[in-house]
Amino acid sequence: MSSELVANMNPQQREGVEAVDGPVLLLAGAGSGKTRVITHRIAYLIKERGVPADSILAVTFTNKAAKEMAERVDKIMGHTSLAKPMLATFHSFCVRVLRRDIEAMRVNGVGLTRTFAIYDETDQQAVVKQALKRLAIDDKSLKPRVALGRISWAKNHMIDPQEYFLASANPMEEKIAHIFEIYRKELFKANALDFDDLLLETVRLLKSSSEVRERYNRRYRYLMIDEYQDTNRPQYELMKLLSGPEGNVCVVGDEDQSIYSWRGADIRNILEFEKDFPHVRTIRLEQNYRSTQVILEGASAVVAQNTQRKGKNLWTSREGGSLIGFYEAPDGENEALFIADRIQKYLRAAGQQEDAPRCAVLYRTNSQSRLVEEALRRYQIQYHMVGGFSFYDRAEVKDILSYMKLVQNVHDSIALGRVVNSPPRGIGKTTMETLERMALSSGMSTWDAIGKAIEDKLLPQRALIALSGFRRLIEDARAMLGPGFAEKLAADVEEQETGDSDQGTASEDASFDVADFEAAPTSDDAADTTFDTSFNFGFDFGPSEEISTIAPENATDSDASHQIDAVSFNPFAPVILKKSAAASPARLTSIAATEVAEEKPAFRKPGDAATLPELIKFLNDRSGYIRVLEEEATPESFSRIENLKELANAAQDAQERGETLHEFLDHAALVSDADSYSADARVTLMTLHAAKGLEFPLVFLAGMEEGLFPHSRTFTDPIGLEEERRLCYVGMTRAMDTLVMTRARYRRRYGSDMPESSIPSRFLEEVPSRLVEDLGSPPARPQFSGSDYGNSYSTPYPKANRFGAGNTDVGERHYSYEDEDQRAQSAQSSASGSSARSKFSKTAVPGQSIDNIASFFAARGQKISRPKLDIPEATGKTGLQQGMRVRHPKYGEGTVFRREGDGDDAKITVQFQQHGVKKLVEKFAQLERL
DNA sequence: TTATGTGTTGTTTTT
DNA sequence: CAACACATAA
Repeated sequence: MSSELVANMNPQQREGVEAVDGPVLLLAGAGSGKTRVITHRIAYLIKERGVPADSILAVTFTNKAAKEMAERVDKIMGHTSLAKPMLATFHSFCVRVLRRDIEAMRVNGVGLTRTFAIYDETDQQAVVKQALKRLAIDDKSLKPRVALGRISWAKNHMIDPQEYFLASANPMEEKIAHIFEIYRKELFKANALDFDDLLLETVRLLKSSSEVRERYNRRYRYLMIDEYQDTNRPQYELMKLLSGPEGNVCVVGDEDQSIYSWRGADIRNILEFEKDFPHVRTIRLEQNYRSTQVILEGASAVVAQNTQRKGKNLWTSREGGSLIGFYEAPDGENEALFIADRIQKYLRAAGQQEDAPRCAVLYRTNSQSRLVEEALRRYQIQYHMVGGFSFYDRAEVKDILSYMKLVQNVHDSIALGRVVNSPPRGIGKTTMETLERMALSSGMSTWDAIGKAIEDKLLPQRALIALSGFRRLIEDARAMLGPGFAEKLAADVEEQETGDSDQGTASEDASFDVADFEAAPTSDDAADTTFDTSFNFGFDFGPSEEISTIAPENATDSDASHQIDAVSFNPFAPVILKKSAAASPARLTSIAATEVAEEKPAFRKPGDAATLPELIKFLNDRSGYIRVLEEEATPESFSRIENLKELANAAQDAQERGETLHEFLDHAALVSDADSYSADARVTLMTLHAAKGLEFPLVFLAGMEEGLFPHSRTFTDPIGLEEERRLCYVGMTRAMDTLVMTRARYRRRYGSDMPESSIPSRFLEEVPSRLVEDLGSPPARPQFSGSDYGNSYSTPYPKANRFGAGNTDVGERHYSYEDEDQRAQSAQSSASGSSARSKFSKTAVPGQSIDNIASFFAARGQKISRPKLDIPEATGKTGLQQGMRVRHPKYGEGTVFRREGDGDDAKITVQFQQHGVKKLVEKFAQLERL
């Protein structure tokens, strides 16, 4: 029995699986089968020890890891057990706890309620900006980012505003303390928590209520924490609180993979772990099963440069292996094309071998993905990108989500601010400023201020009408969540149909009087007017008394069932989108064809609450959001509509899973699409950070340049630099069979210029040269013949100019965009680079390459109508070179100072005798050679 | 109040 | 080359 679970395991792994009683510290090197140990440990607890699955709590750092682990446990268990262990991230676990029990911290009706909102970074910034404005601090002297960073730092170190103020050494810090305080008050007023608060408030809850804490301790008797080296202070406290009196806690970590200290992660947690649990059993996993010896040696050599390190002996039995490849590209494009080319070759070769080929391109910053994406597209290679712009980050999606958040919690002033005038409905800056002032002086939320302004007629008639319409919209939506909404809606439909033509323009209708809204239900307290009470927390404490006493809002189980059964029926939208089989945020569908709709029978019981898709449909329609986008009728606006339909699909899925509005919104807030990573993808693009915990037969590490990686911001402090090095170690050890590192000699920094050649990353030098194989480097760029860099470097790699410095033919370099078809496309994509000014702008053009597929194809379509003509045949052959004398019709004579770019974009910098230095586009400047 | 034009700014990594 | 804040025109 036991032998089955620990079969094929080394003694240390076996120990890790079987040592389930008491505290365990598992020091697991890269690729040492750590996940396997954790998952088998869980299975062992259930199968061999008879521990109920749902009394196991395993916490991971990312959604991705939690998901993967759940799948693996499922596989081991053979899908047998009904009860499942709780596998979650710290944050999502805390949300569940708080949604259930946060009101235990309310004193005399003061405190957050279970409908609290979760503020993401954008929301946080908005709060900070407001605070800055209120304190009349110039946001140039103190950047919101910086202030927010300090606030987050303080929170991660569990320092409150008072303490921060006392510890502040200069006026700036004092200001930040002040901002911090306002920030907290604002969030409190808005009944909102930010990401850091989710952890902090859970800690506070478990500390303040022994009753709650004991309940969770009884519930979760076996605790496991992955990536322990990345935990911060609140997470550490959480671990202590959750581990309970039995102390059956197992933490797993690797000091060499600690890459989140910038977020407050503290290596000392491991030391304190040993202090807090004196009888800890420490197990070391040092055999690497993933990588070849070459790769492991290379990576170890790099990380060995770190001083802040205990050191360990990681070894592998996979002797030899192909050398670590290195390629030095002339620029970023070429680097990307090289990678694409290698991937193509790899996929072709692997295709014949029946292996499942998988590879990854890893980079330090998200912005590097663009070039790689373009190159892969050019090679027509399917890829999957992790991170970057999330579906939930799109403006239109965030807007509708904000509507939903506001419906859930009207005091969420940030959500209100986001949607109050989108689409434009005549509520402008002045109006909002007045309202905010009102709210501030009276301690109300903005929502309440709107109510007061309407009732006391404190604003111009025009603004009041607009505000009333907005308030009505939100309240109608709120009513949908309560019982008996259908009747109310029926009445509204009538009203809406008759007044439909007025929609969009601020209704001047005389009958549309402010007084009409006096009768509308108003709510003063979110807690009192919460309709949606059917929480499904994933906690089953059984039929316990505690729950109903803690959660006064009559959470009945019957509520949950009707949500699942509820049929999609919406009085506003009798047709509902047919759920697409391949629902993806960015799928290509003809706009007209998506109107495929399916009539659903309306057999909802009267009195039931609305479903999620119904709510979204309602908001889409009644807010006028869709209407405005439709009127705009640009490819961009259509793609936005598509995205909103996709959101409705997501809501439909959630509804079918029985999720509540809260859960749907929590999901959107906490689940970035980083966990959309799929192990099936052939090619995956992501940042080094996102790659932690994954492995690939073939790995590319792009952008190995000083300033990029290690990032320039870490140059000043050695500790930061060591973290970069660990990051490099993480990246290298993702590779199983083959590792290729690349570098671009000239990388565009802000766009226009490529001022100087980059310096190879120091990490490259730290890899012993005997492990490295040069994959070639193309000729140097003509104008900088390599003499200005590299001299002081004892790099084992070939110098850039080994093909000779005199070669001026740029087109000769490898992997250039020389093919016309490609060129046209690249011209196209840069033409579409300008981004939308506003969400409803008419001139908007889809910009990012990551954008929705529809717009991508739209761009491609244009490409055809724009054939090879714009490839300037002779441009660049004017032969103008540095130092040549030229004449310009207007500026007279001058000397060519510098030449940049090629083809159309070639720019010539000329020093004119009379008019100084001018930068000219070669194509247009009628330069005459003298 | 809204839309457009201009200038200024900045860039890690993420729940 | 962005996004973004700000100023100005309609």
